Order: sequence, then structure tokens, then C-alpha cells
Amino acid sequence: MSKTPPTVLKFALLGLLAQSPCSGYDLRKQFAETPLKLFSGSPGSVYPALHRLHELGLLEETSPPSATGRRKQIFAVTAAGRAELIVWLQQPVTRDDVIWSLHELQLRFVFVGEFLGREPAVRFLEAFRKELAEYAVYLTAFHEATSAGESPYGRLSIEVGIEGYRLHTRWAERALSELASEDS
Amino acid sequence: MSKTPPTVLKFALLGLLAQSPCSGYDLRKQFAETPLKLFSGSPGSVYPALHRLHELGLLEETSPPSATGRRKQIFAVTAAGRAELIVWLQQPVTRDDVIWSLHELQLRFVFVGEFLGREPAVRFLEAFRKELAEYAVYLTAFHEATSAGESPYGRLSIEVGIEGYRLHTRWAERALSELASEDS
DNA sequence: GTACACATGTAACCGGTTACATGATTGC
DNA sequence: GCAATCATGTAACCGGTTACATGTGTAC
Repeated sequence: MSKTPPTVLKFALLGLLAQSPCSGYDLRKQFAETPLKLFSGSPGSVYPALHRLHELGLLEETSPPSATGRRKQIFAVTAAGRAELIVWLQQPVTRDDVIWSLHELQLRFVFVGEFLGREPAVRFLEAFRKELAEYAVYLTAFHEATSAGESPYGRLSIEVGIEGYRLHTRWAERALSELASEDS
Repeated sequence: MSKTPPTVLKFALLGLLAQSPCSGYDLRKQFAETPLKLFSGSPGSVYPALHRLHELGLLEETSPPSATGRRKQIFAVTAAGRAELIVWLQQPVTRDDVIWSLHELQLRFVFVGEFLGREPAVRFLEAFRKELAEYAVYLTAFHEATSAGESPYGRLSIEVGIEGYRLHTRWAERALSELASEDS
């Protein structure tokens, strides 16, 4: 269903591990306990994904110095992994992203801020805001063009959709002004 | 990605065909031209899904009376298909739905209204509203508990999430009062 | 000694995605 | 005759889901 050829989970893992190296188990906990759960973290997705990234050379396994025999594989991103993450963060914000991958854009925003800093985050937000506003306008036009013979249910449903994009637009504007008025 | 074992597309097709029988091509157009596109409608998903539903006896193919040799398979829901749709429409609204399948809930709301009528739509909205409000509260508590050491980016991101659920909650309330003040 | 949390992994199943293939009909 | 649109279909690929399997450490 989701529409994300190079899977989001990959970048969620890369980003989390770039913040601080940890094990698959730790990652699964972060997914389970935070809104990150949207990007899922079932064992059947996390462990295979970690191994794929490892084989691609985007992660390295730092052998745990632990004395106890308890196995625990700590992963950290390599230079190549960080490079791939950066490339993802620099992708343009498209209307398709806004339609199909709002959550992913939100995740990208956070990582853009944390890994690239304030200026890039501002630029990202500006592009994000623009696409959100444009899509809200498009949906509004669609709504007005078709609302004629519609049932109240369909109408209400599309209205909440439009309001959602408008809310996001206002949020982006507020975020921009907050970031602007910030020291650092 | 998404978290929907009995797939949404199935019910989107069932619901659309219950409104009026049509062909796979027509369905694809409806997906392409409306916000239904979220539930996708690539040929590789629609046609196989249609055939699956046909084999399950949920759809019947009404042979086109067309004189021209142009092939066009018109599908219509059977009694069994309509029954299955109704069962889906009567599923309780859960927090998991709110987290992972907001769009699907929105689709269900429309179909509940169109196929079951105003009273069931009101009951659906009440349940929907309750789950939305509760999850917004939960997220707010989470936010307050963790906002201490967070970067502005993570904070902003979770804030827009919370606002989204609040917006949906208010929408449900408004929809309830609109439906209440309606003749029919 | 037993229950629970830690920790990792695997396999069957399912269905969506892209990309391609096929052919009929319509308009010019 | 040719292009565009109508209309349906298929196959390779991918990865997420559930459910199960396995074994270790810790607390009681």
C-alpha cells in the first residue's frame, strides 16, 4: 500500500543509528514506545533490514566489549551510510510525497534539522509549506467542482482532508517563524 | 507498510461497486481522479483484486449487452459481497485504526453513511471522535513527559501530530452536529 | 526452578509496485 | 494509416506481517 520504493524503514533505522548506535532490540523499543511506531518495527522487518544495510556497507557492527556472554549486536552507521542518509534528506519535497508520505516528510524534517542544521531545515520547511498549500488549493478546487450532487458524508470527508492540509500549512509557517527567532 | 491484513482496496472496490456497477477501468479512473487515489489503483492491484473478489463470490460479472465487440467486464456486488461490506462497516473503531488507518476510517465513515444511513453514521462518528480525542490526550501526555531534552525539530513534529488529531476530533464534533440538524 | 524480560532470528503468506504486453475502437 | 484512448491482463520484485523458534540473563 504505501508508496515508497526505497523503503522508509531503511532511513528511519539509518537516522536513529546516526543519532546513536544501538542494537536491533533497542531500535524496536524506540519504535514501540514513540510515534515512530508508524514506521513499524516488527522483528520480521527490523532484523532483515538491519542485515541488508549491513551487507550494503551502510552499517557496521561494533562488537560489544561486554564481559558477559549475552549477545547483543550494536550497529552504527558508516560514512557510506551517513552519505546515503544525507542524500535522502536532500531529496526535493514533491506533491506525491505530500499525498502519500506525509509521515515520512515529517520524519525527514526532524532528521534534516538534526543532521544538517537550522538553515537546511528552514529550506525544507519552505518547500514543504509550498507543496502543502498548493495541494490544499487543488483539493479545494476539486471539492467546489464536485460538491454539487454529493452526499453529506463524502463532503464532510473531503473537508477534513482539506483542513488537514491547511493545518499542516499553518504549522509549517509557525515552525518557520519559531526557527527564525531562535538563537544558535 | 501499512497495517491492514484484510486489505483496504478490497473494501474500497466493494463499496464503489455497491454504489454502481462498473468495470475495472472505470474503477481505476475513479481512483485516479479523486482522493480515493490514496487507496491506489494500479492495474496490478485492481484487476487481481477484482478477480479474487469474483472467485470468492462477492462480485458477479454482468455480461455487457453491448453490440460492439469491445470487451468490458462490468462487475456488481452480490448479496454475499454486500454482506461482507456491511460486516466491515460495523467493525468497532479502535485506537490502532486511528494510528495506522485514519484514511481507511474516513472511507468507512462515508460508506457507513451511504449504505447504513444517518443513525449508524452518527454512532460511527461518536466512536471515532472518542478514539481521536483519547489518542490526542495520550500523545499530549507523551509529549509533556519527553519534551524536556528534545530538539526543536522533534518537538515541532510531535506537535503537528497532536494538532492533527485535535483537528479531526473537532471535525467529528462538527460533523455530528451537522448530521443532527439535518432533515431526512 | 520458573517466570519474565532480553535479544535475535526465520519462514510462509500476502499483496502492492512497476513495467510490459496485448488488442480493440475512435478520430483524424 | 496512425495515434490516442479504451480496456484488461501478467510477471518479477520487494518487503512487511504474523507467528513461531531459540537461547540467555535476572529476580523471586
